[in-house]
Amino acid sequence: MRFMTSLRFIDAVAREKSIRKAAEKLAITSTALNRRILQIEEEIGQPLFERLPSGVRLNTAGELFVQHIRAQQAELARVQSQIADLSGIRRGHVRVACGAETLRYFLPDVIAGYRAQHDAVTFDIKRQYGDAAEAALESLETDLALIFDPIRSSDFQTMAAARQSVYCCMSETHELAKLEQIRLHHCIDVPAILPTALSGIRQLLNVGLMRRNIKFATVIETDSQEFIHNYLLSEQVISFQIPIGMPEEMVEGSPVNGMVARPIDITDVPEGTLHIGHLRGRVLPVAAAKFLDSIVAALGSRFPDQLNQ
Amino acid sequence: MRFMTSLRFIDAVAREKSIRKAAEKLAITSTALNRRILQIEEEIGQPLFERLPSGVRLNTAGELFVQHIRAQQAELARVQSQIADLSGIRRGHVRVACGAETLRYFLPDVIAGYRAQHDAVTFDIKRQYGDAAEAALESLETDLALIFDPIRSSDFQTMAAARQSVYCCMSETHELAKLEQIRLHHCIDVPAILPTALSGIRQLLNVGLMRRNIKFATVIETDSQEFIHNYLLSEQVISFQIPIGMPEEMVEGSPVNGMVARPIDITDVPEGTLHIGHLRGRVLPVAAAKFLDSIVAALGSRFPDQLNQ
DNA sequence: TATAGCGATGCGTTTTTTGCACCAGCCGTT
DNA sequence: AACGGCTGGTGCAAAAAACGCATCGCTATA
Repeated sequence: MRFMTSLRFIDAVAREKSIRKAAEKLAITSTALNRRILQIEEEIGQPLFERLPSGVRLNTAGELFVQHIRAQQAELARVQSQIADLSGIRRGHVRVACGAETLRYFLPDVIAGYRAQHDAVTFDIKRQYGDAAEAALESLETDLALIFDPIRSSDFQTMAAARQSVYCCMSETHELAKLEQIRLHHCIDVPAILPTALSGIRQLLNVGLMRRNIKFATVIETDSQEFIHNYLLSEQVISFQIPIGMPEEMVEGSPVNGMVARPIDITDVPEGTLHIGHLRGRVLPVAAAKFLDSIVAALGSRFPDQLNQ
Repeated sequence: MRFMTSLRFIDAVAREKSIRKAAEKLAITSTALNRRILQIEEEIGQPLFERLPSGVRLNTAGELFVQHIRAQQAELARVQSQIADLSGIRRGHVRVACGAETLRYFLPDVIAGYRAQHDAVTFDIKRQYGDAAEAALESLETDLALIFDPIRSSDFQTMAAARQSVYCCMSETHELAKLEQIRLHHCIDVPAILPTALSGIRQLLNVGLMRRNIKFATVIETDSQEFIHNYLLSEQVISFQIPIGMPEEMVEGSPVNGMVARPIDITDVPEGTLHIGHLRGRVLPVAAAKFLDSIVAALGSRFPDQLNQ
């Protein structure tokens, strides 16, 4: 989109906080970029950036203008998607921010199902914790977010939600696997591998641990679910997961690849809520809106009882 | 605004429905304009215009895109206004659509008062009947509208309203001037000069005439209030006006420049409502928003009892 | 059939944008 | 204090884009 270049450039400089760095990313020389910015500042009638010895920074006017640029870009994407839509081919690009829980089984399934019908739609999946996901929605960097977490911003519009209780995962040979339901006091001093403190699961666990004044024997703390998953097979440790992050058979108690899941008593660890939604007041591009419908439907069919709204 | 030229050009072509005519208005050659359009169509991936032997016409995609362009232009204006605002100087441009009634005394007063405080704000005042004014709001050609008329579109957001009853205006030497209040039957066969059928006043009159099955002796029908005003002094005819279109002393019954106004019984001719507002959901530029406040305040001080909302 | 109006296109010219080399200022290190 | 490394800004020539002119093919109208 030719007529957007200058605006994209300004956005890039705002993000990089440096003309030279932005120029490198944009594959042009810094002088060309510099002049484009000077030119637009002249047209606006005011500088948009403060010049610091270490780079540039948006001033108030620039803040307003960049906000406008981003809104404008999102709007253009929406219109383009709408135009592409009416030619029959559902074309488009959907940007999703989600936690690690939905990344393993749920999202791949939904996306594969969606792309089977609309193969001209491309995706950008970004793993982000709740706060970051909300920020990404607000800066229009992402269209949809799946957040298992308390929602902090009132600008988040939930389109579907599912309550999820925490399960304890381990090798099927683990001692605790014999129990039907796990209580937190069973886990005292049991070696555990935990997600980072930013994760929604961890926050729910903390509530239980605080309440019962219990501590795990935390062996490893990591933000990689992949790592947790693999490590469970190598050592007799426990970890934690929510239903959407597991195959259905596993949730029902059957072992999958040598691992089993057992529910934790919800009097010990409270349920959390998985929120699916977008920025309040934003009109999504056609592709994103349709994909959102898919997610909501998939969530509804997998968790028919627990679906709010 | 350099980066808007291509978009402005497309808007112009859409309005003119002809590349050559638009090119003339834009002071470039038709070939240059044509190529810009071809280029953007290529970037979009689809044609935006249908080529007819007599010119061009927007297709569905073009309709969507032009709508986006106009929204985008309005947004840019708003952001620019906001940026100018924070530098202290309240700069900006306000576009108002209004009927003839408010054009005579009310708007000049309000605008003069506003410009006395903010002389960097410029105005564009367009006289338009209700339908046209609403259309102008929707195509973002205008920011505010003052409509004395039934509001047709649900996209019109009324910010203030005042009920206005119809008065009969005439030379102070006219026979009917002796009456304190006019009934429609007094006017039978009295030579009258009327606004066109599009005017709100005329529509209210028609209601009364239909109801009582009365006809005026319509001497002249014109859309020029200026003409009506001048003609009243030259011949013994009656005409009609609402309070906001008259000086206050005249509304109270005193003669002004040899003319008087007498209220018409509202059982004969119903009251109408003057609506002041903007396009629903639109965020106005700073200047327009502040000016709207001024209008609302002025209306409130002039018609304290009749103000809704 | 002739004509006038429309959008599209080839080509030479003008305007704009870009890249290179270089400057001035600031900062932390030597 | 001097240096090197970083920043944004500028003069100038080359590259690229936009433009205007002349002209084509087409259609509706007279």
